[in-house]
Amino acid sequence: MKNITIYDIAKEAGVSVSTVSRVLNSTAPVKASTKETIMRIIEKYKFQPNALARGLIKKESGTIAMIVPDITNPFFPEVFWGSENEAREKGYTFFLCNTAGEYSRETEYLSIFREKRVEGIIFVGGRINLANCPPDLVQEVMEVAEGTPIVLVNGNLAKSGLHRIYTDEAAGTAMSTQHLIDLGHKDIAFIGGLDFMTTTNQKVKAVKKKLEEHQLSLRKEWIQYGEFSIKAGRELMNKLLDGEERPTAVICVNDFTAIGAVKAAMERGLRIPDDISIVGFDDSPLSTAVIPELTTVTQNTYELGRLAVERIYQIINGIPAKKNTVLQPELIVRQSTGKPRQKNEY
Amino acid sequence: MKNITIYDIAKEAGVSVSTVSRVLNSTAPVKASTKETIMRIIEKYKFQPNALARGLIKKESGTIAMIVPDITNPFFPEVFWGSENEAREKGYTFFLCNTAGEYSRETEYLSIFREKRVEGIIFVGGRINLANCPPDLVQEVMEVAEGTPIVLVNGNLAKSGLHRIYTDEAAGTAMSTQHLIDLGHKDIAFIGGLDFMTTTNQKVKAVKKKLEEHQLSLRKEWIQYGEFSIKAGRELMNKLLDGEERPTAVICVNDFTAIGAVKAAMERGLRIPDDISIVGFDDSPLSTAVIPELTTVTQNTYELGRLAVERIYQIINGIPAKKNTVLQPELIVRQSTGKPRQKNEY
DNA sequence: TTGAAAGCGCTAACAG
DNA sequence: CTGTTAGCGCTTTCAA
Repeated sequence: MKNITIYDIAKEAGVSVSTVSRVLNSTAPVKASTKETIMRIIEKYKFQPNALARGLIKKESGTIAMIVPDITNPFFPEVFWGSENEAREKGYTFFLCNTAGEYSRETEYLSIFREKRVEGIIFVGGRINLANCPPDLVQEVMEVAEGTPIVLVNGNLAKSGLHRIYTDEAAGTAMSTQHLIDLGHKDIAFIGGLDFMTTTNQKVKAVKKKLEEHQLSLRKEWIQYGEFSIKAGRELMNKLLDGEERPTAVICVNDFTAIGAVKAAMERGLRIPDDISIVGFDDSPLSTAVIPELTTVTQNTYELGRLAVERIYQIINGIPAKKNTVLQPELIVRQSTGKPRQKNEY
Repeated sequence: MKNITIYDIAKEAGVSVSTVSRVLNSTAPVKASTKETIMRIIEKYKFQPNALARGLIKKESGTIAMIVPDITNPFFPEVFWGSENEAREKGYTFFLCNTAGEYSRETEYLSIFREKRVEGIIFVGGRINLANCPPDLVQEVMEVAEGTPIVLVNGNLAKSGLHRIYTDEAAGTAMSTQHLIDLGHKDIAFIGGLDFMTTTNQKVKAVKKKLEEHQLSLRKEWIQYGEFSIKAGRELMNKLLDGEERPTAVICVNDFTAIGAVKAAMERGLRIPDDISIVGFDDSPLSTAVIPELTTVTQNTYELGRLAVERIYQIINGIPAKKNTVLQPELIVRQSTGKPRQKNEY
């Protein structure tokens, strides 16, 4: 049973293929009665025009692709959801590719996307978070960008001039730092995140800056770099707590590490926030799942994804768009932060 | 700057397009020297053959699609990851579609998939979890299945005869029930999940059965149906705790509701597991994020996704495959379950 | 080993 | 309003 084509429909309706095409795309007026017969036949065979053929001639694939480093990290599904929902409305279908943090897979996918003629690529995480991305990895992306709109979400590639949608992570971290200072904390630490990633860098820098504004400083031994996982958060927190002097508050690179930190603290019998305050970043579902609920910084994740598709749409359709869109995060104060213990107060 | 085609390559190499096609696909021997010139030119222009054109003639799109109801629920990204990773190895790219629980979107996507000539569809959640799926919704899927391999993950459509990969959820629930009984619990409740979904049904039935095996029963007022969210878990648990008599253990439809239950219990000053035991289902990352860590049932989620793609691959390539694959879950005992208080013991 | 030529299924002038 | 006719960019006989 061969696939039914526009030709079969045309023959059975006693018209030419172009007429069928016209009713399919309502690209030109067709006599009502003719239209109806055609529609009926289409219905009858449940005919679906071949998108490959259409794409070939129209030079459109109707697809957008997203590259994420780790779909099991709740931040990424949320971005995807924002993107996919927006794309669906605009008639696009979404390729999702998980690179598991391997840059070679990003390269591989970039190539596949060109073959498949995707109409836009949304890059979230991966090489675009590297403080020093190797030039050839940058080059590669820029070359693809010549033929396909690319939007970077929460990342950047030096001198690439690519479109970006991102959260002002420094501002977010400054807020949480300020919050701790307002509570009376002076001994503040930072944990989590790899030091060669901008996400980490920006946050550490923001903490330092804010502390300095208040004549405080971030001690070297109170910066602990590592992964972004719960496990890492726990380990790093343990290191911190094993130190000679303990901070009264800890800012974590994300909610995962914050939760790890909470666990480490509680395992030692510390109470949160009475003995130590902990703040996360991302406002992932996890942050309200734990007890105590996490004080954290929310970035409008869904919107990040939605805007990325909107931007791609603008580029495709030649609608003028600014290159950079920055979203302001917000501090969400919950239960994991409080005043430091007396001994630490003035 | 028009897109470069196989013709351009052929012309510059002074050969015919068929020769270029041959080196592209190594579909027939080509003189080494010719091959090399062609390769060089391909490199030079970074030529990528148009997958749309190729797909059109070969009747292959190189894509597989997945439909999920809620990508922000960590269960689904995990399944996706298993599928995508396997698909990548086999040369497929993945469409991911989130339906937000709307069956109309499933319909819409099914149609798009046919247009785009996807080579396989993995259906996870949605209508396939309905205890009584409306016949037209079933019909629709079966029609698509005539032309495209479809695999249902953790769900079913009555009399559809479609391929399925699923976890034995009843067995998993039986395990957690047994675990509680072994600990000495006799007053066991079940919360969460919509009563018209098989996921919920199967679990409730399994609890009942297991209890009856031990001359115990599941009281009607100790079954609380609702959503699958943390919020729902909390509300349902509150209802339970407001009742005249309280159970000593609660089995939850998934980890989300279990976490909600934990929170509700703790808010009332109950200690877990001393005052009440709680068990989840899924072994999502959440289950180790909370304190106390959740006793739960792990379903090999990644494998579920991986097998689905493997199955599709078998169908596409005419490799004989059995229709149903059932994965056995495992009980993971952690900190949220323990012996009931004295007064409840013999 | 290679080339010529016929499509894959559809759209889009162009001409009625 | 409708039909004819080129292709879109590639693969694949069939001959050479």
